[in-house]
Amino acid sequence: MAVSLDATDRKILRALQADASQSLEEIARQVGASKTPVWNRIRKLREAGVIRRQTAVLDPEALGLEACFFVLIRTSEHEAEWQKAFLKALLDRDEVLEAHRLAGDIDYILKVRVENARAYDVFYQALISEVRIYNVTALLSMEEIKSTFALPIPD
Amino acid sequence: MAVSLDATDRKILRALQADASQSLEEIARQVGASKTPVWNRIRKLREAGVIRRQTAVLDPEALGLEACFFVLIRTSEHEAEWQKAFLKALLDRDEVLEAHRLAGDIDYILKVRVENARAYDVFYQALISEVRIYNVTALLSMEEIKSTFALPIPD
DNA sequence: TGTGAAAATGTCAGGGC
DNA sequence: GCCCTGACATTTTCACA
Repeated sequence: MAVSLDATDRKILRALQADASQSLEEIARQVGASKTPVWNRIRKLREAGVIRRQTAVLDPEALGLEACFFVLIRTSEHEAEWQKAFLKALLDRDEVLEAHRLAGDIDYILKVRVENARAYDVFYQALISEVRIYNVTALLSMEEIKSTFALPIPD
Repeated sequence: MAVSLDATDRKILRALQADASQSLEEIARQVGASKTPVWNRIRKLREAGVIRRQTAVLDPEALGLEACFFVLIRTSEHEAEWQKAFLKALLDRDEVLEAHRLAGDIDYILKVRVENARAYDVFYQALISEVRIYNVTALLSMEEIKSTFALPIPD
């Protein structure tokens, strides 16, 4: 996992994060090299798993997904069996965009995208009927100030 | 914003979300059409803003960004002036991957990716010195169970 | 919508720093 | 070792039926 990246690699990654549809030639120009080395580096970065995949970023509103919730979950269960079921429930549901296991008071946080509040309730009811959960707090997003996958790449 | 999408559009969007590096030909095969109509639809979806951009998804760990925090923020300030400064502070910082204004008790939630706990503290100190904040709770992610930008596209 | 042809781009071999 | 030049294969792009 500890991949060593030089300045050129980082420039390439930055360019790809900003716009992955750019041609190899444009990227090469930006990083100040020619196509071949850039191409070889990209291939290596992909193989090393630094570049996971390439995706189109869609507008949620245009798809009718108007509601975004952050869900804070507390549970009393900490057995392997329960965890496995909970994990599966999360991975199976496409409306769960993010799920993290946390340190401290709150055990899990989810980010859920759905059509509206009703759709969230359907999701919520389905989830708590599938796995036992002690306490749930849903935070409703009123405004998406910022939303990016572009990671900060140090120099 | 209310774009009407037919079944073919949705298939195209699903394919692009899954892997945007696919050739037009492959996508056409998947949706059961030939290249030209698929190409025209993609262009329209881009123009309509349904497809926002295309990006490479990187592995945060490979970049040395090992710590992920969710930050819950309460503030006593609700004036336009304060909000503007706060917004700017968030947009300016690359380590803030997500920021939402919330309904209810907690005013804002952030998702922050940094190298380690020390780097988070640097970020935190800088933020609270820049804008007045009433109360902050940081939730540390121990495990990223799921993390995707792929939106659920209904049939 | 589909065919097909021109332009652009991705891919890779060979040689040089 | 890594890089560049250049030639070939593939793909994108678009006019036209």
